[in-house]
Amino acid sequence: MSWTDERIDQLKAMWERGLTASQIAEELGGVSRNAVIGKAHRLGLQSRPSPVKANEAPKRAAAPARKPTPAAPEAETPRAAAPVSAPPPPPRPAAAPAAPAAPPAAPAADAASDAPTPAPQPRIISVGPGGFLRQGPGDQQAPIPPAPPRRLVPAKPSPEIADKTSLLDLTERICKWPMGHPGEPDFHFCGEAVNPGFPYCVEHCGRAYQAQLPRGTRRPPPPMPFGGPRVR
DNA sequence: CCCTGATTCGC
DNA sequence: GCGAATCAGG
Repeated sequence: MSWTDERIDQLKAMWERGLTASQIAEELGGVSRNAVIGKAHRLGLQSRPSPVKANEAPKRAAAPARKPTPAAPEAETPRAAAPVSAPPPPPRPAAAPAAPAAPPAAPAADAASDAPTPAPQPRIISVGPGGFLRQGPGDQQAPIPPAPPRRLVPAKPSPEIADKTSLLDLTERICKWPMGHPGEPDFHFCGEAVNPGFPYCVEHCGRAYQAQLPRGTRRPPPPMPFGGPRVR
């Protein structure tokens, strides 16, 4: 597979959406996780919190990766020997700007009665003639919430049956033994960890792979996948 | 073990 | 430019 404009666009979109390199690679198909990361960097899509990037002092100290250059390891570049003043971490706005406004929680006027925390009372706001939210004079709420410029992308996490392993969940090491009948609402896959080297878990490998029996030996056929032929 | 992204470097 | 191999942190 090559990096066509279209695939690059998809990569960019997913990368910016926060999908992991693995997910993106799986989505695009034909490329590895490394390919995705490599491409992303070449595109200048860097950043994104790396699990291994928390600290950033050592500069050049460790990580000669491959090719230790056995000849002259003394070619160091002692520059930037600054006493390490951890530079401000890259801004990480995280996600979900949900639940921003802290209820003003009327303080003073309380008194007397109990129920000191009527907090979970939703603010009453009116809707103006254009659909905008009208605010009271005292409201300091920003009229324009984060308004995510997010580009709309087809939702991948499809509304699947709870806890069931769907087709989209299958990976190299998840048992692909079908449970139920394809097309039915509760059709899913086993989902157990596979027996290494096989597409099924140990239990289902036992079903999928039968020892060759001596001729003449007949035994009741094991139940087929999908629970056997449909009975209608 | 699994995962993650970063980096290097032969091709 | 590409991506496998490797590193390194969670």
